[in-house]
Amino acid sequence: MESAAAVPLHAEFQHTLAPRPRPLLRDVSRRQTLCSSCKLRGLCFSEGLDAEALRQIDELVTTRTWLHKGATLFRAGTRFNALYAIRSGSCKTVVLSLDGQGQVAGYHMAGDIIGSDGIGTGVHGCEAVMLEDTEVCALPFQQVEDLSRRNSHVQRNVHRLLSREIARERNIMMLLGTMRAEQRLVAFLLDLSERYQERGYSSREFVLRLTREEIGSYLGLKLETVSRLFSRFQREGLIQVQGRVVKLLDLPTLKQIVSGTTA
Amino acid sequence: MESAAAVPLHAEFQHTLAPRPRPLLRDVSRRQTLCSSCKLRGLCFSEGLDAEALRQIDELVTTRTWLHKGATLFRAGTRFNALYAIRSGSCKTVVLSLDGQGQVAGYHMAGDIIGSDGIGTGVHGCEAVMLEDTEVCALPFQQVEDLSRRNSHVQRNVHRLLSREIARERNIMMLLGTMRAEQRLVAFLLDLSERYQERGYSSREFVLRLTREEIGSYLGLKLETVSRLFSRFQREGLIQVQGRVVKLLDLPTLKQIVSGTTA
DNA sequence: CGCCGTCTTGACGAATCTCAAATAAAGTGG
DNA sequence: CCACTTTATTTGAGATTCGTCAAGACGGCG
Repeated sequence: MESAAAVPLHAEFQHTLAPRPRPLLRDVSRRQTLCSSCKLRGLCFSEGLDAEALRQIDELVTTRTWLHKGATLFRAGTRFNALYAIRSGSCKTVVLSLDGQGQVAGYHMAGDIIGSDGIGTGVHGCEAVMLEDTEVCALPFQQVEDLSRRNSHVQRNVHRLLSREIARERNIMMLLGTMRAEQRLVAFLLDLSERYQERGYSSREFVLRLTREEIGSYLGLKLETVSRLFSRFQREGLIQVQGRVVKLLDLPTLKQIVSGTTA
Repeated sequence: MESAAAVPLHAEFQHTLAPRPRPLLRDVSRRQTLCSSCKLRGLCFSEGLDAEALRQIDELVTTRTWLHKGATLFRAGTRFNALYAIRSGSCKTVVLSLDGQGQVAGYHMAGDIIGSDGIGTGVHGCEAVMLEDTEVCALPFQQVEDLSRRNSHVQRNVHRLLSREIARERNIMMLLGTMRAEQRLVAFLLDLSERYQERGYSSREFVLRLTREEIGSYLGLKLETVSRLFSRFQREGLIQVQGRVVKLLDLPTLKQIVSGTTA
């Protein structure tokens, strides 16, 4: 249902990303988009790097692109060339199961780096679909590897990046393996809350960029179950939902629900 | 229930691993246990390395230890110092949820490398418990990082290692998020089958090292469900189970079940 | 304004969990 | 090696959660 719209946009992106000189655009646009001056520095790849390393990263990130809502940044099965840092906007990653079904494997927002699952095999294991108009920075992985051999701080960051992804997925495993629907949805909301807070947004009120179906897919639930839970939480005064706008009203109780203390 | 027995054994291991000179033991024991001559080379960390890199890896792996069944190699929350390669035997990794419950996060056998989830934070995110008497090689991570800066093949292997872990967990996410009990258990059996085959063992018949409860925990099911499914598969002639000895009788049908083709 | 994708809600059914009891297997101490 | 204890496994019956099917409401967009 969504891939139909995604195809032309993907083609458009291929064009934008094509390795051509980009004679003028580059220097003009870069002044304000250097990693070293990026507001997301603390979250993103350049976390904790010294000035020299930052300069080298600036050097490395030569491709930045806007993608429209619904566009596909990379597809499962295509060659892995680069990691991508989300500069603004958000996307989902989707893994395709054997029978063609897709499961939402991740929700990513500004400051996140995606594509790391392709490193091992050289082939992307999932596809990344934009949930709104989104700006991404490409980090050509060959160059990341080179730089990381020369600079141990960069190396450390590469390792952190990968390890963090392992930890993230492990948390989802826990969620899917041990929690009930109720707990899963609350855990999801609290995760979002925390991540918005890290980025300087409200941790109490935010807009869901995923449909009920996508949230369900991510949490291993059906969309009806997600919808029912939202309604119930609202009835119980724990949250307030208006379409995709969510307001967390009773954080203590929500946290109790996740921890399973609420019999 | 299992941690009670594990404590003393863990203490024993701490002792064995303690950074002391090991005056005699070392050279005597190493001749036959060099990575460069290890039969697991193709699977383990030294996969695809040239002679020089292999020598350097040999240099790096100075600690090998036997752990008894039930012993804990590392605990969640303790400092991360090294990756561990399983030389023989097997273990499970267990993540502890907020409410103290543990979920089995992985089953690891000879040739696997565990502990990579500690890299990012410097702290182990799970605990590793031996399922039988097991020999492990310690790869001090600081040295792995140093070596990987000097040798791009080693670097590539570190990345592969981490990325493979991401892919592994992603598969489990898919399993937990989209499959029914029946499919999960078959997927688990086929995964084991494949891995035993890679290691030169029978892919048709093997011994489960996990209890029904542990299998259930790993698959997000209750032990009764696992047991019932085993019984049912046996009735249907798909497998033969005798306690922990499993024989796969009808691979084609089993594969169909996982792929969901079996309505 | 009307279409279409999204969301909500209800009724029902199936998959899985819970509780319980019996059996089998593994470990322990003599 | 046996008797005994503990732990693991099987199996049943009933409860619960969540999924399925279906209908209608809402909301954005051409």
